[in-house]
Amino acid sequence: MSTSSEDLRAIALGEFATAGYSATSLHRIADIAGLSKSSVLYHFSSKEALLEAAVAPAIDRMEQILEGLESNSLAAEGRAAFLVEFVDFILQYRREVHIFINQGPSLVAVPVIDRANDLVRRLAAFFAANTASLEEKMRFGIALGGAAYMLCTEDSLALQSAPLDETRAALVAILTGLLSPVEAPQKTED
Amino acid sequence: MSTSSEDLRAIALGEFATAGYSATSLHRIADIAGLSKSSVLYHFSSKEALLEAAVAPAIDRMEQILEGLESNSLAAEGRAAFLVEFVDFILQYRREVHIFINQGPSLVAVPVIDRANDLVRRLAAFFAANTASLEEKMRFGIALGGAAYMLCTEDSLALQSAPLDETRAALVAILTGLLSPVEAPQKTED
DNA sequence: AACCTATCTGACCGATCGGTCAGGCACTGT
DNA sequence: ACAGTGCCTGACCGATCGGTCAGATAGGTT
Repeated sequence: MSTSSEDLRAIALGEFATAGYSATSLHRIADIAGLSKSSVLYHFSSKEALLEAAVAPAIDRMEQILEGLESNSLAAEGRAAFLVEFVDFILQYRREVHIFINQGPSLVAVPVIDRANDLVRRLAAFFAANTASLEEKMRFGIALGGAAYMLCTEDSLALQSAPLDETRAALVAILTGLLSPVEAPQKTED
Repeated sequence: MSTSSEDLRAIALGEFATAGYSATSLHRIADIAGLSKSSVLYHFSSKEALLEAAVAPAIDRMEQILEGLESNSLAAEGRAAFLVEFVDFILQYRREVHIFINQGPSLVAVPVIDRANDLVRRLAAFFAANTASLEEKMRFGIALGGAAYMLCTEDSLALQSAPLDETRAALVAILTGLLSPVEAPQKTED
């Protein structure tokens, strides 16, 4: 409820995403917030709890999207709707997604990250089940990891300060091209 | 020259890529190698030196590719040749590239990583100079980050144990689709 | 024999890590 | 005035970090 907790959550989220979880000390988070390390541990009982608070909303939303995806049919329009939903998700929670994608494998044994890893695996399994092709699986991995990377590396690349709706439209177009079932593939042999 | 040095380099490369540089202790590297921490520091004067030894070959190769790209013209066939060259590079040095891409921003102040970050920026600037479109820049970022992610997360995704040449062909096809200049863009207003 | 070098090791160091604890301070209700 | 509560703090703890150092061992050279 207090502003400090929310401030700390936001600061931690940014630092965990940019510098990495294990490379970010509680002391550093406290300094940025203008508090002492003890105060951070007053609001969050441990560093793990702070990570959990930072990424939990994104995981909940992700789980919600995935359940809807798995329960519904996979008609072409359903797939397109999912894609827009997923783009909005990744835009809203870009830092959280960046944490899952880049630090998920290294943060096993952290329960909240294990949940995220399971979700990624479920999503991958879903796509793999519908496409046995190696290239399609690779397209999925590139779309997922690439979007997470690109949206959190705007500065280092040349694409800072673009209007959100333009970014959104472009991302939908790119991911559609990457993930849509290839109806007219480059190899039309038969 | 001794096998220990090369073993340590390989172990460190794997651990730095999967667990992260700051999350990997010298003790852990020594344990995997069956040596003591002191022995690791005998072969490499510091943890940073070990990181540098692990990724330097990839950086050298990357720099070589980039110089060739910047000096040559950018005709369509030149671009296609670069893409194949780049795919082979990223396949050979996938773990090193994964380190650059995912831990580059957090490992500033490490000279060898700064070199890598500069190379990524130069590559991004090169693509940005030839394409002012936001979507093209995003495509570049997704291709770069996505390939690095996908090639190092084969296990978590569903695409383990594919023949290398199949992976190579698919990656060339995907990146070609992502990076080839859109000759018939959706916005043809003028 | 003596010597040198390469490789490896345990003991040790200061710094920093995440986390605990007792208490200070301001405010509120009684 | 008093007690309770929310927020914050410095002092402190054990563990682990990267790194140093003085040797131990082995093999090769003379």
